[in-house]
Amino acid sequence: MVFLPAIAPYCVENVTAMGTGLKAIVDCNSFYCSCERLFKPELKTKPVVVLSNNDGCIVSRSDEAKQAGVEMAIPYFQAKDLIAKHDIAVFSSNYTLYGDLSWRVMETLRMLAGKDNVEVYSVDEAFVNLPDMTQEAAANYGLYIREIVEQWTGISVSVGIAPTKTLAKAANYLAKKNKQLTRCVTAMVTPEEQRIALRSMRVNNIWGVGRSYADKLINMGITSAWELRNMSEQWANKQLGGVVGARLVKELRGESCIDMQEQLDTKKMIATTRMFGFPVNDILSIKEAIATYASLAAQKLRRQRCSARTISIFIVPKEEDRAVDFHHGPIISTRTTLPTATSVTNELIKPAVQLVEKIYEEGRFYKKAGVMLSGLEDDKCIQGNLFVPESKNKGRFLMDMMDNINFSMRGDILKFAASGTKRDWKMRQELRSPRFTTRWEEMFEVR
DNA sequence: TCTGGGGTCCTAGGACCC
DNA sequence: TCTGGGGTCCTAGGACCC
Repeated sequence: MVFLPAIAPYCVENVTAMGTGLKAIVDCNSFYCSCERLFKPELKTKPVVVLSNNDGCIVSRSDEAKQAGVEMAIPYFQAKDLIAKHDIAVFSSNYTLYGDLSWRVMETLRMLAGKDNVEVYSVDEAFVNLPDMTQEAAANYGLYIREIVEQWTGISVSVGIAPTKTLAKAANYLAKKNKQLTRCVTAMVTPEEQRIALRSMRVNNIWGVGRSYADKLINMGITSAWELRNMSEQWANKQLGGVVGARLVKELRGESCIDMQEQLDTKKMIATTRMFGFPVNDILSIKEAIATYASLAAQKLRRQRCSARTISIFIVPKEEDRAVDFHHGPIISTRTTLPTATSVTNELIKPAVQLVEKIYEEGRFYKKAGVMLSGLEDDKCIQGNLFVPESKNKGRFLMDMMDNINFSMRGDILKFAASGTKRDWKMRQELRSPRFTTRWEEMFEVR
């Protein structure tokens, strides 16, 4: 039994984001792998990887898998030899499980820091507002967060603490890079600490510097984070995409420009896109897929109590030419704007399926399709259209019923016929672990 | 043979208006 | 015959993130 230190001193009511105070980023270590291990303790010290949808790529690796030489985001089939050689445990992704554990981690952080001081940044990361403190106090607090989260949820995290989000991410990067030394926690509170840290960090590891900017910077002779920090704002504005670049440089200097976000749960765009399990060339399958994705997107839409005015669909042809870069093949898309915004599934399926006719080409094979909803409006204030009778949300009642049944069954028990019943095109997911925490029949058993 | 999915923000350029 | 300047809105596309 570990004694929990008092939380109160850190539970600050109103930490202003006015450049005062500190920011922590709390990041779960190899999150998906950690989730899988939680229910398979025998894997605790063994290499583990988790695959993306369709069992396509490797998206999470345990430290042991990294050491074995498995690279991030490479196709599964390319890693198969290495996986066999090192006896690596492989899982298909199980988003239901990860979502639930993510929620537990975030709740823990909210309890520690106060709910208004936590910004959930992704499924495995959150920013936390902290008051000003010394280098030493910050480092200690980081260790404290780490200990409590692990104790309460079983998930191990890394923590970076600094005056700005970008510096906090840098601190976190360094914490993860040398776990033995840092115990997964790094604070960069003073300018001196920041100087030492940024000098040791390559420019491509900075948050906000992706492939293309990294190449550009290195070509210009800017290789360390510290060198980038010392460039002028005007220069950054010109070279790194306008205001984004200027902001980046300021953040590296400790001037906070990226504010904490209020919980942004209403999305501006909702997408459902999938690779097919196998290349598909008949229009019927594509229509079924589009109808299915439209239903899923509509469901997400209703969950955030919004309606959509614009619906776009796209299909991606399977490239015959192997020279074409996999990620840069052509995407064929089209869109339509509805007379009024809606969240009723059949009102979205119909136009979506019609759009397929516009872009489908006979005889061609396709590998992926998707539906995107945009022009989202809050259900409370749908903009009317003079020439269309108000739908009075008649469909909405049916939708609520469907959502309720599907939710209580945890799946898509009820669906529209347009989605198809056989679904030959569905993605593969052969190695999924049980949904331990959300399905009674898949619960973890202890004998 | 087999290469994920879902987002955000920003900019440039065109259409249109007065 | 002459053909400005300033603004808004929309869209496409690039860059980034996890």
